[in-house]
This record gives sequence, structure tokens and C-alpha cells, in this order.
Amino acid sequence: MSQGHRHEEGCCGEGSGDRIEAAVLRMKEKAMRVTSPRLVMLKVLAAAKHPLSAEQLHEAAGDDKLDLVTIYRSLGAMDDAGIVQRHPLERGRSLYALVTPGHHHHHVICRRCGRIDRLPGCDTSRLEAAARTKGYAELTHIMEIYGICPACTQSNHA
Amino acid sequence: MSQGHRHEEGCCGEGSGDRIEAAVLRMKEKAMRVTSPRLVMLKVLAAAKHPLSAEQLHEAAGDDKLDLVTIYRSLGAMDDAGIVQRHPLERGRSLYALVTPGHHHHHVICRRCGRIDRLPGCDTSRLEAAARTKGYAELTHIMEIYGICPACTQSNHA
DNA sequence: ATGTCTGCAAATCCTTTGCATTTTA
DNA sequence: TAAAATGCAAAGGATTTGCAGACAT
Repeated sequence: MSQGHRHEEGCCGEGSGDRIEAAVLRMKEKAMRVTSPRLVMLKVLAAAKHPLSAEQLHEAAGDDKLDLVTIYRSLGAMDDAGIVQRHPLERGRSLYALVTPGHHHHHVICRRCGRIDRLPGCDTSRLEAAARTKGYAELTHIMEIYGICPACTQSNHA
Repeated sequence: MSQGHRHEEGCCGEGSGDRIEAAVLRMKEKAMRVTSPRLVMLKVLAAAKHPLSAEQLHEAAGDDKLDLVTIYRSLGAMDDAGIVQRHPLERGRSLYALVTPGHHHHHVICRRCGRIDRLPGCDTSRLEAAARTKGYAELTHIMEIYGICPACTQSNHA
């Protein structure tokens, strides 16, 4: 089911308290209600060192404290509000991370163990400009790099 | 179910006969069997002006001539063999296109009507280099740009 | 001949929807 | 107290798996 997701270095966390406050502020701006399930979610997300799946968030929150459905719905609302960034990936799964404005970035994901590492920056501006030229508006993008991580390359049970 | 996918300009087709031959050749190299369902799939893919979903491929092939499951399985095998490129996208769907070596590219997808346009080139080399630096090997990536196409921007039934 | 594909049915996975109830603002 | 969020049960859609029979090499 849930894969390894081991992690060596920091990835998405940047300092949690402020980020939660910022998220709450944004929720209020958007007329969203600040409920305890959502606060729990924010806490977990702020503490996460890499993007989390709804399922992982569910487990991290205590599994029976929050309904998975609530997580999906709130994640959706937070995505719309720009509070979390959704990373759709292969096989229909998505991962979610707290947005830190000015820290847009992407990840490498190990195809074998699920480990995730952060990569600096993002080079989509040229492509988005091209899309704009074609008349497209409200552009967003998804991008993930896949590979085999060092550890899995070693222990070559392929 | 299946969205619009209108299309103005060429996207993935480059000349079909040779591409099919090349694909067949590659299948033989990979010790894959060249079956009639697969040939039908190649024909449809080679004629397609943009990436197709398994479902669309199924319809285009005559719906009852090929089993959807066969399409999924062959698409998977062809993806592994590098014969088709898989474009995983939001909401768990994937699109597939015949690979034309040296023509790697991505697309803009209209969030509203599903229209797809091709975008020139790809700027992931910097990120892939960063991933390689972290010890990742066998790198691949997914990337799609989403937006609202000109037509949908006009007829604003949002 | 033999290992690979195919088709059919059924399963699986992640995610979404419906609805009555609780909660927030 | 009105609008929004929650929890539970159930649906949904895309993709996958099991298995026996058919097919390419």
C-alpha cells in the first residue's frame, strides 16, 4: 500500500508556525471555515518533510480522528484556495504540500521505494508563455521527475 | 465521459507508415509479439493528431474489435518498450502517444473542454540534472500544462 | 511446442457523491 | 440561524488482475 518515502534532507517544511498562521489567514480571506479537522491537517502538512497523500495525511492525523473523506474534501478546498499545492502523479494518485509563496518547486520520486526529494526551481515559464501565445489562460502545470534513487540502485532487486 | 478534444493544428502525427514500421521493429527487438490487436492500436495511434486515452483508442478501434483490457495491457508494454509515451494527467487518467524519437514534447490541456495543443520542446534538463546529482538514475518525467483555451474563455459558462 | 497475448469477469485503488447531522461565523 | 463542514455509507471511474483459451514465433 503505502510506500517507503524515506527522506534524508528537508523538502517542503520551512518553519511551521508561521505557515499555519498564513494558511489560516488565507482561509479566512476565502471565507472558508477554520475547523479543527482542518487545523489538524495544517499541522501535519506543516510538519511534513515532503508532499503527503490523502492516505498518509489520514494516518499521520491519527487515522480515526479525521475521516478520509473530510481530508479529500478539505484538501480540494485548500487546493482551490491556493493553500496547498497538489501534485498529481502516475497511477491516479496525488500528493499535497503546504504552499509557501515564492517557493514553487518540484520533486524527484523514486519509482521503486517512493522516496521523494525536492528539486530547486521550475523551468516551465517558456512553455507557459508558448501556451499563452496560443490563447490559453489561467495556466497551471504539473511536473514530476521519476527515477531510481541511490539506495534502490544499490540494492538492485529489479 | 470523453471530452471534446477538438484540434486545430497538427500535434502528434508526423507521417504514419514509417512510424508504424519503426514501432513494429522495436517490438521485435524487445521480443514482443506483433499481434493484430497491437497493429490496430499502432494504426490508430499513428493517425491520431493528439495523445489518446485508452478509452478513445478503444472507440477509435471499433469498440468491440479490441478488448479495453488488451489495450491497457499493450499500452503498458509499449510504454515500457518506449514505443508510446504515456502522459499521466489529473484525476487519474492517462493519454498515450506514439513516440517519435527526437520529437519529445508536451501539451497544454484545456481544463474545460479537454482540447489539447502541442507545445514545442521541453525544459526539464536542468531539473533532471539536479536529480542526477542527488543520485537518481533512469530519469523520466511527466509534465502537462493546464489552462482555459481561447474558445472556452469566450463562451464563459464558468 | 511454448511462451505470449487475448478476452471475459471480477477485483482494486483512489477519489467523489449523497445525505443527515454537527459546527462555525 | 444560515451557510459550510463533517462523517458515514455507497457510488464512481480508470486501471489492474486471474485464468482459460487462442496465437505468434
